Amino acid sequence: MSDIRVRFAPSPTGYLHVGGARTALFNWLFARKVGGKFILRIEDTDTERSSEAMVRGILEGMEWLGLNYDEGPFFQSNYAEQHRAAAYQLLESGWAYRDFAPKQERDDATIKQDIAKQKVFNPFRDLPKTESDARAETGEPFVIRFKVPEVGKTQFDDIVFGLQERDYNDIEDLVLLRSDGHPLYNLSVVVDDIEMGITHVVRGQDHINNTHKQVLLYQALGKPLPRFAHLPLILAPDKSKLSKRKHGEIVSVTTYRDAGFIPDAFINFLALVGWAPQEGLAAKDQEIFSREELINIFSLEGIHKSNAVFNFSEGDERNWTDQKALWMNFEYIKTWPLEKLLPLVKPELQKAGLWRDDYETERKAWYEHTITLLRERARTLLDFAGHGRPYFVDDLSFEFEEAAVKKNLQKDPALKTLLPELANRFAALAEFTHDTVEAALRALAEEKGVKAGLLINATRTALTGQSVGPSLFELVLVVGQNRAAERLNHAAELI
RNA sequence: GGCGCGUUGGUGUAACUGGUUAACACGCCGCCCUCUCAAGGCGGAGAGCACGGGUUCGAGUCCCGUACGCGCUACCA
Repeated sequence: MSDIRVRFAPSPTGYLHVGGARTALFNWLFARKVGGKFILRIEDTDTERSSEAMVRGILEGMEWLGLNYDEGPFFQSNYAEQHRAAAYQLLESGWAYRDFAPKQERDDATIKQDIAKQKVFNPFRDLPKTESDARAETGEPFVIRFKVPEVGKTQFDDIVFGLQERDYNDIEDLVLLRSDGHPLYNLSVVVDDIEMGITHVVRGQDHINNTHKQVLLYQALGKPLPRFAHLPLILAPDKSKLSKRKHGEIVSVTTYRDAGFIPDAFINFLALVGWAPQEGLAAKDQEIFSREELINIFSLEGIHKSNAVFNFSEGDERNWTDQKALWMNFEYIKTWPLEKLLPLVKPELQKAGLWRDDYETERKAWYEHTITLLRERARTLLDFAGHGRPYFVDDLSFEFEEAAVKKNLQKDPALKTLLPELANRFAALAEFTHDTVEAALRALAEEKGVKAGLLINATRTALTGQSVGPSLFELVLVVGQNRAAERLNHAAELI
C-alpha cells in the first residue's frame, strides 16, 4: 500500500473519447501498480456545456473499460462554495484583486484573433483595497483575478517532459471567479486536488500551460505541489487533436463497445499508444498484454513525449477505425480463454434473440464447440450473432447472400438433384461424425463424376447462406443431421 | 503574434549510459497450405532515423541552427 492518489477528471462536455480513455487508463494503471487510490471527479463547473447525458456517457465508458475507481464520482459543482472561499482567501491575502471592467463578450470565432494581442496591464491590479471594497459594496460587478507577480518564473519537474519553466510575464492574470460568482477551472482544480490529497496529476499535454497557473495557485495557497505527468496527445489522421465536434462518434469509446470490441483488447491497444514497457520488463517484442501484465509493467517513465496518430478512415467499412485496434480485437476473440469470451458473447446473442438457456446446460458442449468454430473468423463480437445466425436458428430465418447463391448453388444445374440426394445420404447415416459425413459426400461426388469441391461449396451455402465460413465437415456437424438435410433440400429449390 | 512541446518506414513502437547491414507489430505484396474465406507458415517491398552544421575514431542517440507539425494562449474545461 502507498498513499499515492491520482484522479481522472473529465469534463462532461462530450462523451468519453479515445484520448480521455487513455488518460483514465494511465491513471488507473499507475494507481493499481503502486497500490494507490484512483479517484473519479467530474468537472462540471461549466454548467452551460455540461450535461447529465454526457456524465452518463463517461461513466458508461469507464465501466465498459473496467476502469474501476476507488472514490467518486465526485461532482466538482458541489464544491463551488469551497472554491469561492479560496478565491476570497486569495483576495484577502493580496494574491488576487477585483477587476471591475465590464465583461467582454467573445465567441469561438473571434477568440483566436483577440488573443494574438499582447497582454495588457490591468488597471485594477493596483486599485487600493479600500476603494475596491467600497465599489464592491455598492454592488458593482467584478471578477476576481489572480495577481501574477511581476518578476520570476514558475517551475515544476514534469515526469514526462522534464523541468518546465514559465516566465511570469507569459502568464496572464487569470480569472478565478466570474462576475456571477462562478469559480473557474484552474481555481477549482487546484482546490479540489488539494482537498482530495492528489499526489500525482496525470493529464493531457494540452494542460501544460494551465499547470503553470496552477503552480502559482498552490504557492499562493501555501500548499505543496503534487507531481505532474503530462501525456502526449492522440491526434486524428489529419494531425489535429481528437475532438467530438470534428471527428464524431468514431472517437467515442462507447462506439467501440457497440461495435463489438472486447474491452481488454481496446485497453491493450490504448496502452500502447504513447507508452511502451521499459527495457527488461516485458518480452522485447510482446504486444499482447493482459490487464494484470499491464499493471505489472506500467510506469510513468515509459510514457513518451511525441504525439501519436489514431488512424481511421470514415466510410471504409472494413477499416472504419485504427487497423491495429481492429487486429487486436480479432486476436483477443481468437485466443482469449473461452470462459472469458463466453460471457461477452451471450449478451450479443440475447440482443439478436438467438440465446437459449440450454446453451449453458444440456447443449453446453454443442454451444461451446460452435463458438469455438465461429471465433476463428469473428472480427468483432457482433459477428457471433451476424455471421453466426444460421448456426443458432432452427428454421431458415437467415439470409442467403445473393453472390453466394449465384456462385455456389446456381453455378451448376446438376446441383438441383445432387443436393437432395446428398440430403438423403446424410439423413441415412447411422453415425453422424466428421469422417462419415466426409465419406458420404466424397462418395456421392465420385459416383456422379463431379468434383468434391462443387458439393462442398454448395453445401456451405445451403447450410449458412454464405460463401465463406469454417471447414465444411466441422460446419455440418454443428448444424446437425436434421437441419443439414432440411437445408440441403431447401437450397435445391433456389436453383 | 507570444509561449511551450515534438520530429525513427503509411500507422503504433524498439534500439542499454554514442559502437556491426536501424528491430518488432499493424497494414501492404507474393508463395505455401486448402473445400471457400480467414487463420497459420515462409518470404518481400517500405525509414538510413525532418534538414543543415558541429563534437567524436565512431551519432538515430550529445551540441547549435533551420524547417515543419502540434498544443496553449477565454468571465471554456
